[in-house]
Amino acid sequence: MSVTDADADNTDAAPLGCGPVFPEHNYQSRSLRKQVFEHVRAYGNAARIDTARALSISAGSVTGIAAELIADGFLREVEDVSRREMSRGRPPVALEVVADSFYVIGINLSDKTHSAVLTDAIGTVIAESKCAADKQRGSAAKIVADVAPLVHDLLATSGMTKDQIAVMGVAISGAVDHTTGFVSWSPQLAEINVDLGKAFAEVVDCPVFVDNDANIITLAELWFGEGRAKSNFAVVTVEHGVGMGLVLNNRLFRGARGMGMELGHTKVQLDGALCRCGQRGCLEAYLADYALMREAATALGLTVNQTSKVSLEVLFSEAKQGNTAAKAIFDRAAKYLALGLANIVQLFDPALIILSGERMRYDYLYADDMLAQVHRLTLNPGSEPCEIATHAWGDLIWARGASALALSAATDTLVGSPRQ
Amino acid sequence: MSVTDADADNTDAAPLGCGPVFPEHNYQSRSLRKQVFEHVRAYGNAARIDTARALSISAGSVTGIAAELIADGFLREVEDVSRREMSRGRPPVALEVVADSFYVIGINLSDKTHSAVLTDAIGTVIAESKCAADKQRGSAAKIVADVAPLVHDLLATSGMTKDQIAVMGVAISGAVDHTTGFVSWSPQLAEINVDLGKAFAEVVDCPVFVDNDANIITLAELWFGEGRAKSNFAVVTVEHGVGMGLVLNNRLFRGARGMGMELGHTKVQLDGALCRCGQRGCLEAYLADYALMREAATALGLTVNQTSKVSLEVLFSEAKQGNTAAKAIFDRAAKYLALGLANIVQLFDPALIILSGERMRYDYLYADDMLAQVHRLTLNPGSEPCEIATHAWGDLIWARGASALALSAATDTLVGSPRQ
DNA sequence: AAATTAAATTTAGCGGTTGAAGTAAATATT
DNA sequence: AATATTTACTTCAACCGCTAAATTTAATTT
Repeated sequence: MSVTDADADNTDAAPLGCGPVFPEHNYQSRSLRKQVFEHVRAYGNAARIDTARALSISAGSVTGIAAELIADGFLREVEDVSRREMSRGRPPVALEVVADSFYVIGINLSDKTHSAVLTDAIGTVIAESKCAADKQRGSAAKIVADVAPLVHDLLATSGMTKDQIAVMGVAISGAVDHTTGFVSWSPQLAEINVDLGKAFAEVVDCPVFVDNDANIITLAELWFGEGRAKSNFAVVTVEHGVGMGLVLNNRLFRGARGMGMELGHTKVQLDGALCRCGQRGCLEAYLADYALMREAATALGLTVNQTSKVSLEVLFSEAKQGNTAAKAIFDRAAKYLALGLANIVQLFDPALIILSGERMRYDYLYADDMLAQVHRLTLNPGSEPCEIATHAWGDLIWARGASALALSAATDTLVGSPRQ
Repeated sequence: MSVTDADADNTDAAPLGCGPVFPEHNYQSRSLRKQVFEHVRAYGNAARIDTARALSISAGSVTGIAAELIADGFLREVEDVSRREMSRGRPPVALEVVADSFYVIGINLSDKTHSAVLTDAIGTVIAESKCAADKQRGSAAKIVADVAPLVHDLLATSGMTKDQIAVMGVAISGAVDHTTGFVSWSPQLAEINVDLGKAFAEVVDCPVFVDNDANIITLAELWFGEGRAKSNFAVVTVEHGVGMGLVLNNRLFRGARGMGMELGHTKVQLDGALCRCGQRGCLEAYLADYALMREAATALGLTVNQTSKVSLEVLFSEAKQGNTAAKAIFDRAAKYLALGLANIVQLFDPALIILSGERMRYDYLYADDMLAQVHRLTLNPGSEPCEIATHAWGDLIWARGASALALSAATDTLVGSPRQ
């Protein structure tokens, strides 16, 4: 009998470093070179012998590969560091990723603010920059023109030149084909079927990768967040819409045909609330900003004209202060959120669901009560019950997620191939 | 909507043979030996050169590997066969799997009938056997005792001995850990946490693999059905419960923690109909046998005491004959089925959903109207809209699925390793 | 019969990896 | 202080899986 997949979920805390932490035994045939690099990166630093044992490869291989990676400037030996408890024998020499071996840029496009970060090879943010975004849909050309100054700003601040940037990652909401960089539809874009990757390629002299916001925030959790130490988990974000990302075997899963998973438009009610997609009963129609706001207008006599942001704040504080109608709005939203999360648990059985994004401070929605409802709606916890964590990031998280997309692409091209 | 009947054939572009059809370029590093074998099996027969081209490997490799596999008795050259249109040059020599190189047994446990099939290495059923099952939960020991005669019957009928059986596969509904053969819960078993694999290992002298019914029927579609030619598709079965299986990259996906996907207990209504799991609003509570029957009692004055099967038939014919109440029952079920399928499309975006099982002849549920509802409930079909097929198998399908589980395990152990 | 075409086989060689032997650098023992 | 012991790292021959190219085989065409 084969005792192979599905079992190993590294439940322990995430090690130093950044990037997904792969379990001991790695089934996919990634080249050893890349595996060694990724192991060192994931653990911050690691001795050759530890790397060999973790990857179940021979010490000789690690020596050779490490020498190659050092020669190529991607790794270096750590000078000293406090070593683990002194034992006999030759002390191990730790390796670490050379932080400035390459740099990447991550960009987030939204309807409020475009933001950009420049990070080094280990994900440290070197520079950041933002600008206000057009409220309405704009052309891709306009957006590229708006964002170009941000890139120049990043370069200026960090004293870097275009050619030091290995890859750029771009996050945008909508339907994105990450393999091609084609955006077939986005709430931010006036056009449909835009080759956004190509459009942005004019700003920098490097490959550009594009993905949608749900995948991007999932990558952020996988690279920098709580998901790093888990082999599989789901990420749910509630903002203008309801997004979802799923990590299986330390890898972002983008659905059968690579276009991501539309949790927001799963139906939770026959003939339910009207969704902006034109249908009824979508989860989004009970949770998203606009779903709360249109009821707020009724309940509090506010006009929907006020900007969504300000009004949501008002609604929230009203609920906090005991306004029954306002509270009822959040209560119903919480109920449906619990239902949506329970459905994820039933279908995927992840070890962890992370509620992530900027909106997580509306703790009315994300309170213990809601979590309890999820577990009440979930069937027999065959294994451990699904852990649910909320993660309120700063507003740079999307851009950082985009930089993670860029980092993984850069790793593939730079480190993956034996020289170049 | 294509309704193929019985275990007939694979209408689509699926080639001869059985087993998943892997796309040209295969990323997973399965040993070439196994890849060659699986290619020949999938296509019924294939010349060395065609195999080499399909797998993007050198002709020399195929020659060597084929020689090995022939020496080991797993492949042989096809004597003549009508070759493709005569062309110049040395004619290709087709290879085929030696059907009697090994045999497997597949067993299905249910609350009505236990069934068993013995198939050869290319999935042809050599012998079959059935017996009545206990209506109530029984002990694992009792079930094994009931099923042991079936196995002996298979061996007697086919004139085979225990040691010719390479692997046995067992299908049972409930929560099964396929890696260990542990059944943590099943509607058929009186005990919980039963090592069913071990229990059945006493009946035969070979490894035993166990999986739940939803996964088993998905394997049946992947090996013998319409799914063979698709890289990813979903299978939904409606019987006592609502089951779901998902194939991603030609491989059965069993959820993040390997315990399968509980579509039947995803919630489609807050505080909805009562489910036998004790919660409200589960999809199953609108679709399963018992869900229809409890309404039938109200609508038609039937008692629930009658066996589920007979009553459902009555209910169905009543609906067919224009009984409004009966029709209303099927109508609502169809609505919720459409909703459930739409949710699958939103989350996984499979190219194909197969509605599979014995119940598919209630075409009231599976009519074009229902399919139209699915598409109405589905958002922007970014790619091709999801095809939905219904597949009414004979009652042996579950046992055949179990044999597919056994076949793939046998392939791994026998063919996967270079000799043994 | 000779030329042509295509499939199958043979074989030299290459690259990634291991295993074992050898070297280096520390602590423990005497 | 000298030696033994332990552990990490390095070196290198050997191996395995695979490929590319040359060769052989078996058919058709001329």
